[in-house]
Amino acid sequence: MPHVSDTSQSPRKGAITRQTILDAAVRLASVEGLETISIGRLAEVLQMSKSGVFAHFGSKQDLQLAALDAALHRFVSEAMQPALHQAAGLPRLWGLCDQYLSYLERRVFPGGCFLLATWAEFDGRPGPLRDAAAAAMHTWHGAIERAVISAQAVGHLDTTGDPAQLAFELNALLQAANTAFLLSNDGRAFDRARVGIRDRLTRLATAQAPHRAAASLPGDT
Amino acid sequence: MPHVSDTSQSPRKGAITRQTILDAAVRLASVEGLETISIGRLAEVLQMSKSGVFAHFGSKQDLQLAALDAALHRFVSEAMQPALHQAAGLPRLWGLCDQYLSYLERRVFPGGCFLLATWAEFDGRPGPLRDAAAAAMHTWHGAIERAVISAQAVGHLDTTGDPAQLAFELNALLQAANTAFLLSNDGRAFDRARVGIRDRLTRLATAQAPHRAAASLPGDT
DNA sequence: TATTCGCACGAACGTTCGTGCTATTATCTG
DNA sequence: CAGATAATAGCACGAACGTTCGTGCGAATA
Repeated sequence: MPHVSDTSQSPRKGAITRQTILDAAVRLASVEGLETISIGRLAEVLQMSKSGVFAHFGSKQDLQLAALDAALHRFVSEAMQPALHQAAGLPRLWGLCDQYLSYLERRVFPGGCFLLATWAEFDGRPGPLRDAAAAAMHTWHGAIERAVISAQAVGHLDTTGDPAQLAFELNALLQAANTAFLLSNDGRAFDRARVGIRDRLTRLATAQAPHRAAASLPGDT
Repeated sequence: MPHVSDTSQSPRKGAITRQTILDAAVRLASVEGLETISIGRLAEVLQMSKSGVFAHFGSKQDLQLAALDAALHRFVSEAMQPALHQAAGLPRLWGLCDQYLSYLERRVFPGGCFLLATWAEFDGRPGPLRDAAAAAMHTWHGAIERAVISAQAVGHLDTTGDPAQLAFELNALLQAANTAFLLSNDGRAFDRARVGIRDRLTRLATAQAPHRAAASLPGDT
């Protein structure tokens, strides 16, 4: 056995294969759903044997959980992380929304937002997958709400409004963009979401808020 | 064969059983999804034989389509029909939104909005089911947008706004109420949706619009 | 060089799936 | 009440499912 404590060493071949499997699983699940993917078809796509795929996970559920976790990491880095580095207040809040819409536009997952799809799939079936999907949703909702509260704290947003209400409405527009785009394949859904979000934010913006012509909020067109 | 043209005669027993099967299928599918339900488990629930259930439909897909159709009818009568009988303009538009939220609150389907769930399930899989789900979604979106346009036509709403934009935002709030309620089992999601909708409508309401204290729009609390 | 380990394979398990057939009931009609 | 027809049950099938097992092979270790 090699040294037990080499956590950051060059990964052994098995770890690479495992990641390859998870990538394919995420791609498949994004379109067909996390439950619909079967180990057999996964093996077919990967040109591997069923048992070869299976051996990397103790069960199908473990594979599903690992795939969801991989998708969540991708979601965080593609739809959240860049925005969280922005300055607290309106820039960060708008950044979060815009980054999410960009994540949809870039088709990071071919089947739309992975989190929304997975939640819709498992919301009615108690179990570890439902719990993981719910936790992921709460992570996202929490990020938006924290950004709203933070924007109030730095004086960019009127503090009389309920943060949860604004967060709810912003998230509603983002979620609707996902659905509408998948439904009609029409990019105007993103425009409508941005119009709605900008309207909500400018209406609650204070005098201390960065001017809308600045980079924090998009211009008019 | 009985008279070919007795559409409203007392239905033969088969038709009743068929409806019973569809009811159970809709109930199951609402929670677990339209694809996940199997004829075997359906037969188990109904205390029938697999073939007895199967015989009423030419294939599983036909059963799924029939179940979706049955659910759509229920959706129309529970979430649309009452509101469509209201006076054109703001009453009908608000009625549509409120009726939809009530349909969620009453848990007409135990798994939330059947249309949203089915669309999320099949949006990535081309076929008759995807088409039927998309058509149902368009029916609903069309109803909202027509109500908006009609409210503009009768002078209740400002005509400078884009009807599609308002319809998008209203639908976004409704859809978010469904997701948020399923996610946290918290009835405040409905309040937030109503607050957001009322805000949107009152902001665009003209002087000719019925007074907000009237029954057309809810009061303040 | 000998031995152990990591990794993937192929075969087979039992179960469930959807879907045909053929009987056997149940229901309606004349 | 009898005969016809509709409705359900029984049974079997091929395929796919998740899972287990024994095995081979290349690389790392001793």
